[in-house]
Amino acid sequence: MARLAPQTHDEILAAAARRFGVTGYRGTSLQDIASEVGCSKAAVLYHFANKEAILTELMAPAIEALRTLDERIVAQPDPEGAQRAAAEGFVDLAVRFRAEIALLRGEFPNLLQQPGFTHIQQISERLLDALAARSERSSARVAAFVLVAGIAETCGEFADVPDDELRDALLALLRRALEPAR
Amino acid sequence: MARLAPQTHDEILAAAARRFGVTGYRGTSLQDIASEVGCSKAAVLYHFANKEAILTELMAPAIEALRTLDERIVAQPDPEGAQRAAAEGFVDLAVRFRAEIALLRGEFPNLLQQPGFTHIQQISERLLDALAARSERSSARVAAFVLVAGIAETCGEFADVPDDELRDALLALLRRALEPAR
DNA sequence: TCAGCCCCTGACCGATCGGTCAGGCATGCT
DNA sequence: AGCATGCCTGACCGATCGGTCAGGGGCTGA
Repeated sequence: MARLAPQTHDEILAAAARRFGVTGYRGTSLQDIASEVGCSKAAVLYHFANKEAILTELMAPAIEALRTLDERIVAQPDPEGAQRAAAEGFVDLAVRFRAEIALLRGEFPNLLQQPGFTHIQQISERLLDALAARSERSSARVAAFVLVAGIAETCGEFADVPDDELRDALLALLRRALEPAR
Repeated sequence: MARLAPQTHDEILAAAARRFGVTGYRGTSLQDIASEVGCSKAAVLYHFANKEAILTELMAPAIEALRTLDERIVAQPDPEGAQRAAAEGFVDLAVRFRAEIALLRGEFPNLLQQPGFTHIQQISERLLDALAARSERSSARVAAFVLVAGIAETCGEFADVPDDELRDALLALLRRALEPAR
């Protein structure tokens, strides 16, 4: 079953995204992906160094966007500006990349601890700090965490809701839920 | 290394809870649990029919509490009452059983789809419906989902925050974030 | 025509998984 | 003394995992 074109690389990516979205990263085997593509498991590993390389290539655009958001937040001098930038930026990012987020399927905590994702964890901490308006109060920190974790978990779920409707709903929620800085 | 007492059953439960909390259910092997207890893997399977039986026994009290909460919510005639009962009941439940919730470590979606947990999914849907004040508007449904998923993910994280402080923070957040029924 | 490269295959590897099984060693009842 | 029962062990099972490897077909440029 020889494949004609070098587009196999992209087909593997698409197949992996589909499978990860259903059974999660850990719950998807290289054989699953190969079967979905219609090639051998060895072919998958010809195009990608290993299983993790598929995931990192799949998540690369989202991670890059997260990094630029981080820079924008850090550049904000006052807590109010940082909170607003974090809220709007994070919602925009969550909606734009909800397909990518969805395919992690609640494996965030486990994946974040893996080597190569540690800097993501630092970015998330700064994001939480900004959403809490740089407050130390536990109520602000708890609220920020609930909202970030909840939004991340939510975006993949409401696939039937159009982008702008989802974005409006999330922004309105954040406006209501976030405590003002003080 | 013969073990003297039948307390091994409870030691296995405690060890499993510890390991599940760190590496998750799927990420913890029966051998891991056995090593933590200091017995053989076969001993673990002498006390429990299989791996899932350990998890279900660990989660039994939390599931029972969730079921009674569901009954209380369903009994509420009007949306406002259902929303209030759901909010207060869910926060209380999340804080009381945060240790149990923590050891699922974001494996909620995967575990809920497993047979034997399907009725939990129905309960969660009713909980979401109540929190959205039985509204069909996507903004209300999205907000309810964010809050439920976020709170579930949060509770295990803030182990250093005392129970009542966490409960107050979550209740205040829900009061701000939930749209009134209409 | 032929060498060389790209793309891919099937066979195979060691490791680990959840789970089974026969047997052994205490303890306690008859 | 003899026997049953409860608790536990090491050895083993088939399945599956991520990953490796030698080789083979087809295309291309010399």
